[in-house]
Amino acid sequence: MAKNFTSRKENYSQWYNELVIRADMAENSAVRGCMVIKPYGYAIWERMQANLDKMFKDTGHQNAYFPLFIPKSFFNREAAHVEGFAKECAVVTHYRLKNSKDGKDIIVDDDAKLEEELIVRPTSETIIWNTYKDWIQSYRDLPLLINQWANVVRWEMRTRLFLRTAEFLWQEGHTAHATKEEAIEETEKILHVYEEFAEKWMALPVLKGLKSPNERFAGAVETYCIEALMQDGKALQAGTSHFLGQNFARAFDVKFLSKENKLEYVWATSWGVSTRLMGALIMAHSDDKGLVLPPKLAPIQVAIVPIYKKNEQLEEITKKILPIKEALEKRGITVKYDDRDTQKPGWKFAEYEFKGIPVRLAIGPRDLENGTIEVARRDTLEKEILNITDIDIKVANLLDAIQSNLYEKALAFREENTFKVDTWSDFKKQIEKGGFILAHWDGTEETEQKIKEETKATIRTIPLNNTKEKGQCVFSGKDSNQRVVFARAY
RNA sequence: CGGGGUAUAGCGUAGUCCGGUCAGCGCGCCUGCUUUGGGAGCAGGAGGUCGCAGGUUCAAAUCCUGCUACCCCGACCA
Repeated sequence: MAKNFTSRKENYSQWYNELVIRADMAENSAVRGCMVIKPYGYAIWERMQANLDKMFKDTGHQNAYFPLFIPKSFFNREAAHVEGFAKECAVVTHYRLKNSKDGKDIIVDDDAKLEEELIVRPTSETIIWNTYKDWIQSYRDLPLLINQWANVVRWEMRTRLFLRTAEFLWQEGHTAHATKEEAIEETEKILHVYEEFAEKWMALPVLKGLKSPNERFAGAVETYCIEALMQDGKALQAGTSHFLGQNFARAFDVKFLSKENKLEYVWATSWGVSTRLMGALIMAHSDDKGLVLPPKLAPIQVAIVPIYKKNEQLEEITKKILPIKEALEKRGITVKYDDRDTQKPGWKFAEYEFKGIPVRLAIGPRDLENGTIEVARRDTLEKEILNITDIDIKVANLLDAIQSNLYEKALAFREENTFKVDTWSDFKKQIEKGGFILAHWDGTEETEQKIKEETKATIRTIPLNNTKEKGQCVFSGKDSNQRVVFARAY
């Protein structure tokens, strides 16, 4: 058992906070609400980035980079959009510092006031659409499929490492299309990319669906999302894809000449996932012994620990291990051979366990004699002694097995914690216990708002391809033709 | 941003009510020897302007004021 580590049952949010720090993923910085992502945490993020980036490129997108700063005037072009972000924007007002009169301090130089304030981007729609205006003239310029990897700032009052920080890293895709249908198709295509990434790489099952008007992105016509269930029964929005209609095209006057020689506004989408995925990854699989990582995203997939008394023994073990390490690496597996003499084997075991390394191999004098090796898997904590022959194949298979086991486990958890509820009293009871609640909703914002006020639960998503069934709204009793997904959320 | 709590060595903490050998303990760190199949043992050692800034007092970790950060609850938010 990990020493002095809060269990999930004791205090879930403390468990999460301690885990992030102790697994060496991130820490709070000197700047309020902003985190330092440490090398181990960043390595996981880099793996996410690399895979997502490939998926974006495979679907025809290109990367570009737009400025961190956005002129204030851009913001009030799209009314809903301003309203959505105005309250959490950092604003740059000056461009120079100077020494104070007594020379003891550095102060803002009042003479260096910006004519127009700059907003640190909370998202980039405005600067990007202002730019697209010049890039798009003809239907031949469409579709325009751009993604950028960037940091954004949203001045949050209450922050938590990875889940909600004032500055975070993300990717934001911004595309322009000639037709509404094509833009919607793009929005859904990206949603599918997100779903595939979550399920295949993060081993995280997600619900795909639409947001209710209350939860929709400011400026979007329709917001699609993938929604995951965490181990404490709370929902977490893992990614969003927005159909923006012609809202930004109108606001920034982005028109193109169609084949029919008609001047038309373009149709837009935007979509993003952020370092919040790190929080989802952590909370989906980890346990009371620390982090559990799916092999496909683990920076180190296999750790090898030698057990020895004398230096000659270590040399012997190393001779045995290096070919194994090479064979594993040939299969694309990342391996760390930990031959440090400064830590003892038991210490290393505990360390790799806490950091969620999927597979640990240990080899000592007994194994040398018997031609065996100890194989331990992080997800189930099982250990077995295997014959060393073809160990690379066995480990590769084990990594695959761990990857799918984590997914299956998370899926089973979600299924066990998804409930159909038909009465208001059952709804209130169930929401206290957590999980996804499938209930009828009359489709009005008022009802959603009231449910939120009384239970803190929101509509997480209206699933795509939802089963249609007649019923009565769980709150108002009015007619409804489908169930939607309610939960308390991060 | 409102309410509550916390801040003492790298980490975790005792001491704060009742000012005066109170700056102590555990882990970690350094040196040496013995150890090494689940967080090693012994011996020696280094490390702290008690969050920051003021104030009260002969004397402040301890009392007062302000500030900052973190945690919990709420509001806001994706």
